[in-house]
Amino acid sequence: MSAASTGAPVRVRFAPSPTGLLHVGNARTALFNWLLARGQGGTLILRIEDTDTERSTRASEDGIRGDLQWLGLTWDEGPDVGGPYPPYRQSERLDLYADYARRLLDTGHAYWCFCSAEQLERERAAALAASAPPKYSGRCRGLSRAEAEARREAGEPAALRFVIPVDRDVTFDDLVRGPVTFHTSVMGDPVIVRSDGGPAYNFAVVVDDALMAVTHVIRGEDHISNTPRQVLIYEALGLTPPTFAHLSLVLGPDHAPLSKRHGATSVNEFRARGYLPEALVNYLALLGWSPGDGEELMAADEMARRFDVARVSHSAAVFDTDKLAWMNRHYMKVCDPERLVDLALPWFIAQGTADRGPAFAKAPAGKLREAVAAVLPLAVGAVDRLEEIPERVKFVLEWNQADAARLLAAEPDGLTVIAAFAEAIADAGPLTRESFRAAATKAREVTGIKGKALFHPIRVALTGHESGPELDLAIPAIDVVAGLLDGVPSCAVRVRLLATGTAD
RNA sequence: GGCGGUAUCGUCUAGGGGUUAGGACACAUGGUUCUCAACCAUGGAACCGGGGUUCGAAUCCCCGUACCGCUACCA
Repeated sequence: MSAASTGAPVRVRFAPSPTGLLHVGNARTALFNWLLARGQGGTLILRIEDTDTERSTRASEDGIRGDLQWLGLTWDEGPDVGGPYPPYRQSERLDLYADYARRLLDTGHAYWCFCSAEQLERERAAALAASAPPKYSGRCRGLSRAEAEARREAGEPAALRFVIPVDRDVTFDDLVRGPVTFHTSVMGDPVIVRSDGGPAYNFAVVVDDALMAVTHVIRGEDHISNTPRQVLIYEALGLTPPTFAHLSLVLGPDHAPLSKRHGATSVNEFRARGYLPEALVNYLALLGWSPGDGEELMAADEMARRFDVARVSHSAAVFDTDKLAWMNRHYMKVCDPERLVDLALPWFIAQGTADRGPAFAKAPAGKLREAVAAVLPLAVGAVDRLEEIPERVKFVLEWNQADAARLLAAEPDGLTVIAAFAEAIADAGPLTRESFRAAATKAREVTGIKGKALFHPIRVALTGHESGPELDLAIPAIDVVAGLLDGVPSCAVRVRLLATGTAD
C-alpha cells in the first residue's frame, strides 16, 4: 500500500479557482483526491481559491460545485458545509495571511519590494535575451527595514517577497514520481503578498494547507515547479509540509494540453451532451490509473477501495472520446430503466420543441414518461449518448404513409409481401413478438418469399425506414406509443394503410 | 535559454533482468436462416535512439532525441 495508509487520518483537498467551468483535467484531480479520501476513510476538503479577484466569480464557484455534485464527488468540509477549519474561501481568510506574512517579515524571511511592473518586465526581457534565467534580481532585498517602512508610510506601493535561501537543494518526495530535487539558484524571490494586499498563490496554499491540516496534496503537474518554493515557506514558518503527489496532465489527440479546440473540455459540456456521470468518472479514473488486473468497468466506490496513488501513471494521457463513448454505452445499458427514463426525458422535451413532426413533447404530460419508457429499449446500446436517443427512435412517431409507400415501391416484391402480411394480421390487433412471427410465417407461406426479401418490406411498412432497431423490439414500442398518443398509427394500421394502396 | 518531469500497439494501460510483451478502446474480417447498431469470434498492431552493466536489457545506469511543465504582483 502507499504511504497514504500509514499514520494520521488522510486529509486531502480540492482547491479550484472559480474563474470558469470545471475542466475535465481538474475534475480528474478532484476525483483522485476523492478516491484517496474515500478509500482511506479520510476527509476531502473543498477550498475555493479566489484570491484573483479580477477573474473569480460566485457563479463559477456555484457551477463547479454543481459539477462536482453531478459527478458524485462529495466533500466533507467546504464553504457550503463548513468544517473545523473555516473559512473555506481564500477571500475570507485575508486576516490569516496577513498574520503569517507578518511573521515572515519579522523573522527576516520576507522583505518589501518596490520594483515597478515595467522595471521587472524590462529585466525579465533582458535576462531572456542574454540566455540567463529570468528570475527576480533581488534588488530590494538589501533595503533596510526602516527605509522600507518609511517608503510604505509615504504611500509607495510594495509587494512582499519571500527570501529564497542561497545555494541549497530542496528535495521533496513525490508520491507518484519519487524524490524530486530543485536547486535554489534557479528560483527568484517569489511575491507572497501582492501590492494590492492580496496573498499570492504560493503563499496562500501553504498557509491554508497547513492550517487545514492537509496531509496529502494531490494536484496537477503544472504545480511541481512551485513545490520547492512552498516547501521553503513551510520551513520558514516552522511547519511540516504535507506529502505531495503530482498528476500528469490530460492532453488532446494532437498531444497538446486539452483545450476548447479539441471539443468538449468542461464537465458541464459532457453533461449537456448526454454522458452519464458514472461513465465520465470511470473513464477519468482510468486516465492515469489502473487497478493492475485489467479490470476497467468499476463503480466509484470500488475504485476507491482499490485506489493507490503510487500506482498512478507518470506520463501524460491523451483523452480518448471513443473510449468514453464506449463506456457511456455500457453505463446506459446497465442503468436502471426508471432512472434512464428520467435521464432521457429532458432530451425528448428539448428536441421535441423543434419543428420535426409529432414530437413526444406534444404528448399529454402524464403520458410522455410512458411513451419514452416504451421506446427507450430501441436506443439503448445503439447510441453513444442520451442526446442521440430521440433521433434514434423518432421513426416510431414520424411514420409517414407517403414516404413508406415510396420506399416500399422500390422493393421488388414489396406490395406482394405487404398484402399478404396485412391479411395475416388483419384481426391480430396490437402486434406482439409472437403474432408478428406468426404473421410473417404466414406471409412467407402464401408468397413463397423469404429472408431479407420478406423482412425488408415489412420493416419499411412498420417503421418507414430501411434500417433501424430489431423489429422484435420496435413492434411493441410502436404499439404502446400508438395507444398512448393521438396521431401515432399502430403497427397494424400502418400495414393496412400501405396494403390498401391509398397512398398518393 | 535554464531547471524539472515524462517516454510499451493509433489511444488508455499491465508487466519489469530470461514472457509467444498481456488487457481495453479504435480498426479489419467473419458469425448471429431481417438490416444498421449491439453482441460473439478471429486478426493486424508496441517496448524512442545510442552506448554501458550483465551469461542475458523492453526492464538497471549514462548520453541523446522528442514531448510536457515551470521560469508572473495567475492559480
